[in-house]
Formats: sequence, structure tokens, C-alpha cells
Amino acid sequence: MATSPRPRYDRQSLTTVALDVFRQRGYDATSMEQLAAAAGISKAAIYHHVSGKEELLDAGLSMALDALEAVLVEERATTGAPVDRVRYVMRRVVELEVELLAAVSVLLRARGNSEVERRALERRRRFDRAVARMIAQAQGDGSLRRDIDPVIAARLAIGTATWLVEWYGTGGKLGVDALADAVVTMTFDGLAVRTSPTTAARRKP
Amino acid sequence: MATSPRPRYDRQSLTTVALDVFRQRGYDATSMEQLAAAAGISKAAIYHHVSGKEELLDAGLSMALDALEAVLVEERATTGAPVDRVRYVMRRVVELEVELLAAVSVLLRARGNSEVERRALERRRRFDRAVARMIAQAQGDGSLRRDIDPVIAARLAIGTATWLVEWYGTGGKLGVDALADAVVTMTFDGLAVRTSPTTAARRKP
DNA sequence: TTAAGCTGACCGAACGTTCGGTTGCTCCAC
DNA sequence: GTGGAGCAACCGAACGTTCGGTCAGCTTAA
Repeated sequence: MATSPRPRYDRQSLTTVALDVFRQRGYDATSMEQLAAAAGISKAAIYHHVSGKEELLDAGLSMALDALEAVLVEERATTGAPVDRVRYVMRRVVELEVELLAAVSVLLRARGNSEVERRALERRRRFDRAVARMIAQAQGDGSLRRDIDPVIAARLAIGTATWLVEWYGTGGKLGVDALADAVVTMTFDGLAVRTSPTTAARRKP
Repeated sequence: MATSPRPRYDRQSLTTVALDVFRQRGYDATSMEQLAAAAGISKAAIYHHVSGKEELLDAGLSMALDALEAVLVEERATTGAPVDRVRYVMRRVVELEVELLAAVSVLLRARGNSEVERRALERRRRFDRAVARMIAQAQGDGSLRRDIDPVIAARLAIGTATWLVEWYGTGGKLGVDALADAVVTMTFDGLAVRTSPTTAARRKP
């Protein structure tokens, strides 16, 4: 009757635990003692699996960034009309953020206080630039409005999507699909009522 | 020839200095020594003006929240068509964020780790609810689309506006008006091209 | 028997805060 | 006009506490 066997952690599972605590309290405000308590092991035991606190942050940030960057090379993000590719990427970003809520939450709070954070910020910036390039293309072929700078548009669009990790609870009543619908609809069609059904018809790709 | 007189700080001016450092490094990652260095006085001198680190945070958070709440009782936010009131509030929020960049930046990073932060989060939530109520009204009179939940719409809209403090630099080339235009336009009309000029005509209130 | 997994005790460094004392400006009796 | 009392502003040094991290030794599964 093994009611409570040893936790048996590894780098990956410890990172998951750490990300949850980092998300709740912030990286700097989280002590190794608190991580140990959350994992149910002693502080010293953590050092058997990772080199220290910063490696947990690095692994967590990479988890989010790897997933985001993978979206950019998916088929539907590289082929087809630019506007459809932007829509697809937006939707996938929302899905990823729900799936990797804690990791993305920690990522967007990184300030560049260490080399690990600075590298993560650089990768995040590259992602933003890639989306901005796609938006610029869609503006070029006339499917997106041109009166908003593509870089600003990308930042606002990604910001809208990114921000939801701040309030979206995993146990929330709103499903992922409905949430992604809301984000994509608002980003491309806006909150105002549409007087013409032309663009509304292509809302869900 | 008094080349370098005493700095002569008070609670207010010290808070301004502290907010800048908090914004760059994060509250928890900022030490009193770093605050002292930024202010050009000794660590001990700070305690002559404020009770401690947390009072600086409290004063900074209140600065942002007071300004945001004041918007809700302005005339253009309380009279007129609901949709116009929402537009106005959005625009004012963007203006305030540029004006109080550091304070808003610190506010949106508050995690609720202390009583001070928890009180700030509660005030922020009340602000969100007020905007959600205005959006619900605008949906009720048919001027905003009803297929997005007002609470979700409010969070996304405010999120879009709030997020810009993460990338907007005070010395940036983009002016406040142009930025507010971009945010309001994207939130209400979206990035997609308009096939009907009806709603586009009322973009700038 | 062995080695990975883990623990409690512990370390030096850095933290926020406090304290005794100094500095330099203001004001007023003379 | 001047000298010295009074005081807000400030400083260097130190406080107790907590931090991230280490270590010698115990436990447990194979």
C-alpha cells in the first residue's frame, strides 16, 4: 500500500512546478524554500535536478518561446494569403497561451535583469518582428488597413493576445475556442458593429 | 556658486524616482541601495522621507489608480452615448499611460504579494468592471457587437491599451495622439479593411 | 551492495531597516 | 552684519533576517 511514494522529480516536472509558483508570486519574489514547499521536497533536493533557481527560469522561458517560434514554421503560417496567416498565428498564440499559461505569464514579465532574461527578451522581439512582417505583407496586398503602422499593429495585436494570460484562469468557464474567437474577431473586425457582412463572413478561417 | 546643492527630496519626488527603477527592474528585484543610487542620496536618507520600500510602492500604485479612476467621473465619460463614452475612456487611458508610464507599468505587474498590492489589484478590478458595464450598455443599444461577452471585451480592450506601457518609450517617435488613434481604431474597427465607410467616419470622436 | 534521491544543518552574501552622528541652511537676538 | 541655536536632510556603519546555495550523511529501490 504505497499511499505516498517519493515524488521522483526531474528537470522537466520541477520546471512545471516552479512556473506555477513564479506565475503566482513573480520570479524575484519566489524563494527556493517556497519552490521546495510547492514541490513537496526539501530545498536541497532541488539542486539534485537543476543547477539553481535561474536554470528553472531558463527552462520555463524556453518552454514558452520554443512553442511560440514553432508556430511560425507551421504550414498554415507559411503558406496562403498573408492575412490568413496572421489570423492563424493569432489563433495559435491564444491556444498556446492557454496550454502553457504559467510559462507565457512568466515570459511576459521578464525584465532583462539577467543574461537568461535578456536572451528571452531578444527571442520575444524576434517573434514580434516576424508577425509585423506578416502584417506588412497583408497590408501590401490590400487585405489589412494601411493607416496603422505594421510594427504598432503587431505590438497591439500580440499585446491583446498576450495580456489574456493575466486574467484567464485554467478553470474558467470560457473555452479555448471561444476565447480565440473573441481575440481574433476583436483584433481584425473590432468591437463596433459591421455595416457590411463582407469581412464578417471570413471571420473564422 | 552653489554648483551642487542638496537634492532636497520629499515623498512625492522620491516616489517618482522609485517608480522609474521599479519599472526597469521590477519591484522585488530593486534594492534600497539601487533606489538610493538613482536618487543620488544614501540608503538611510530615504527613510527620512518614507517609512520604507513598501510606502514607495503604495504611493506609486495610488498615483496610477487615482488618475485612472478620475477618468471615469469626467463629463465625457458619464454623459452621451455609451459607445462614445467607451471610446473616450479608451483614449484617455492611453493618454494617461503615456503620462504616467512608470506608475502604470508597475501597477500592471502587481501580483498581490502584499496587502498594498492586493488593495491595488482590487481597485484595478473595479475599474475593469466599470468599463465592462459601459460596453454592456453600448451592446444593449446596438452600437457594439453582441457576440463578444462584455466582460471579455472589456478585458481585451483594456489589455490592449494597458500592454503598450511595455514597449512604448517616452522618447519614441510615435506621438501620443497617433498612438491613441491606433489603439482606438484597432479596438473598435479592427485591423481588417472596412468595406463600408459608415463606422469609419465616426472613428475620431 | 550500490547509487540515485533526498534531508537537516549550515554557509557567506545581500537584503530592508535602524541608529548615532554630521552637515548646512534658516532665522533671530544682539 | 553677525554669530550661534535649531532643525531638516543627510551619511556611514551596523543590525537581524532571509536569501540562494552547499555538504555530510541517511533512505530506498534495484
